[in-house]
Amino acid sequence: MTARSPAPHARRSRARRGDGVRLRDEILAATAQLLVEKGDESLVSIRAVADAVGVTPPSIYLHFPDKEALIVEVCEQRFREFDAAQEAAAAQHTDPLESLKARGRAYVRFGLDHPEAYRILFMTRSVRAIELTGESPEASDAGVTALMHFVEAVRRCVDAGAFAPADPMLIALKLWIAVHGVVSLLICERGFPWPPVDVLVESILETHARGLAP
Amino acid sequence: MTARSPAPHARRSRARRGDGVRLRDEILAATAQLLVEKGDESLVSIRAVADAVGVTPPSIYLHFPDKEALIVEVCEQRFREFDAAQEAAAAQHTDPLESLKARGRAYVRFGLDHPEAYRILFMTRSVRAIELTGESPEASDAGVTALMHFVEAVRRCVDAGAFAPADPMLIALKLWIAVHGVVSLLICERGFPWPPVDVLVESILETHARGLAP
DNA sequence: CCCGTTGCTTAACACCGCTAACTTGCCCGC
DNA sequence: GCGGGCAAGTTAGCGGTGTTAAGCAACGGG
Repeated sequence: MTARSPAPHARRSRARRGDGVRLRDEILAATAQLLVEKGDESLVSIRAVADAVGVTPPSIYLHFPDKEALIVEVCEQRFREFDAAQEAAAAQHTDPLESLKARGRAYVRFGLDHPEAYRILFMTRSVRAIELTGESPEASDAGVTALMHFVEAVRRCVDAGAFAPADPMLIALKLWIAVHGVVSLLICERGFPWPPVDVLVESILETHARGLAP
Repeated sequence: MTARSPAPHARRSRARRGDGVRLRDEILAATAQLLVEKGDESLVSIRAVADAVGVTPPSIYLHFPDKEALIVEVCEQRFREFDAAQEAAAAQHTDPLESLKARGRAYVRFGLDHPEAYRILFMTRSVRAIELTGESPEASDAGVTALMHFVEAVRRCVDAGAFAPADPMLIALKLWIAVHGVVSLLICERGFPWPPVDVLVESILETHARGLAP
């Protein structure tokens, strides 16, 4: 059971005149699936994606400039869901502090549910970003949006008196760092004897709530 | 101008009978240098290391089972310095809380000074560790030692009354998560308009000190 | 002086991302 | 109905990677 193309996966029929774009979506879908199967970007090869779609490797490059662009686009899809999940969780509470906590819980839950996407977006300095030294095209739109939502949620806590007066951005960054720390470490140090995630997260949220209170 | 071995870097003279191990050290040194030069594990190839040492690629495998083992060993060297740096910083204060804060500052400083090593040890789920599913040979000795020192430092704070009574391990994990969050995000999101590191770190330490106080 | 062990090298495999150049088959205009 | 243009792929291949099998050469004890 090699899973490596004894049968090249039923070669796909050629697209109609208009919709060469159809292949693009199929590539994205196949990549997304392979990514969660293999669990790591480096284990998902262009050749494997092409084979899964039923097409030859160079066809990928008709729709994506390189491998990284393909991977990033897959992850950014999940990423829009990321912001949406946080917004939904936050909307279930009227109290600003409870709403913010819910947002934090949603962040951690989503990160742990989509570790590959999370790692690629938040735990790798993309090679492309390195080469474009100086300016930073990173900070995906969805990511910036999510952060801004976070900052606004913090501002509401400050305004409501749940937090001592301070720069909402700085507070938001501290909270971001906290939830990212949880996700990041739990993803990487899987062998470590962590306490239950809920216990850890609630404890962290509590400490921050106390530390930031007036 | 390929920069690729116009002169193969002066072929190394063969080692005497006893010290084939000499090559091993030279490999480690060359790898360490290449790692900080290139800034990423994936940009350091076995061939490049071999060339830098003045030897052919297969010679590497006489001393290391595979590339990952080589990289990890390099990083674990830095890692022992990591614990040492924290211990040294902590020893400069008698007050338990100040000592713990110094430890946290040292953690962040070291991580930002050695981002390649930090990323490999704390921000990648090693492929090897994935394959050995279940048990976890990860958690390098130096890492465990450093964490234990951290826990003890926390316990001293609890005993001294600087922190409310609670499980020192849980508190230590929260602090670890916080400092790791800083290092991890700063390394990866280099393009983000972060506030000065000192400001960020001091703010985080202050929030935790308040949040954990009795 | 010889010969086994040590310390490497040469050659090659299988895979990777990616590109240039070619072919195939749909669809529009006549 | 039927050319021809062009979209939508393909075949072939380059230079790179980690890794392995097999061979060779020098050192040092007998």
